Amino acid sequence: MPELPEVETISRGLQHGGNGICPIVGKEIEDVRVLWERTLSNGTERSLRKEIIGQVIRSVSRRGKFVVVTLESDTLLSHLRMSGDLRVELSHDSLGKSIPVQKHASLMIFFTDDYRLAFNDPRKFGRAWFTHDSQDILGKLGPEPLDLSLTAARLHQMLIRRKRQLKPLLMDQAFLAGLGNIYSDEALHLAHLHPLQPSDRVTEEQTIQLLKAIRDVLKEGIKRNGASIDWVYRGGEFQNHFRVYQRDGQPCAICGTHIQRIMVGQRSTHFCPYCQRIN
DNA sequence: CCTGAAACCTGTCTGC
DNA sequence: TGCAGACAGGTTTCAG
Repeated sequence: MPELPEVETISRGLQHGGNGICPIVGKEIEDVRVLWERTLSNGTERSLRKEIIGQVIRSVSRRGKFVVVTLESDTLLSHLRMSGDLRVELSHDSLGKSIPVQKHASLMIFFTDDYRLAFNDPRKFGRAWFTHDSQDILGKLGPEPLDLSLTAARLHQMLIRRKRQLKPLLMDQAFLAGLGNIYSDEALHLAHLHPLQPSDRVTEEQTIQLLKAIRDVLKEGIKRNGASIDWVYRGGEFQNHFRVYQRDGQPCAICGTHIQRIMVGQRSTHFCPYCQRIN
């Protein structure tokens, strides 16, 4: 899925506009359709319609990889998983003819001003929840990596009280919210840490470097509007600045050693065997 | 507690 | 050209 920077880009677009997205704040919900039933994790299309039709969008934000849409008395959460996307589009063309939804649309929210929010998702892994208390779901997440209340000292404590392979631990959303396969590989390379390094043997000094690396790659990703890879293009261009991700066989920019690709926790993992070594 | 495998899905690309 | 297999930005669940 989109990881933190991609979700941040989408949520900023829905909140303020930009990156080709029309903001939805202030729009009133006129109707809702669920086109792929499993997309709605709780409730049914019927209960969803009964609850949210008539409500106005108050704000859009992000927590971890969740897009948080705050309504007047409910919250709509969406998780794009591997291939989900959110688009704002018109329901009718200039001649008043209705515009068909995309082939892989799984959830549609129609507004009173003829715009609609489309949740498109070819692989159908994406999910949406609608709830009175978003903490039911968001409360299970670990800290936000860009939140300055997360200090290196705290992260170090979190790391050493576990004994896990570093990369899968960083991707564990209950441990830290927002990192996925791309940004964890990139951050570990920047921090000169091996993806299989046992977490309880990461030193304080290495943790300082790791936290800085995580923040640097996330901020760079956000600055470039995220990454657009495969056939899911969202307008980002961070894919042109990967240091290790999908660069196996190519030279490391720091030392020239060939980038290696291994499987870790069923995910392909890219690293420099010279720069990134286990303690 | 930790690790790995399978499941949920469709689309794209590679190699025979 | 066709077809099998691998692989893809994620998460959950289960077995060992």
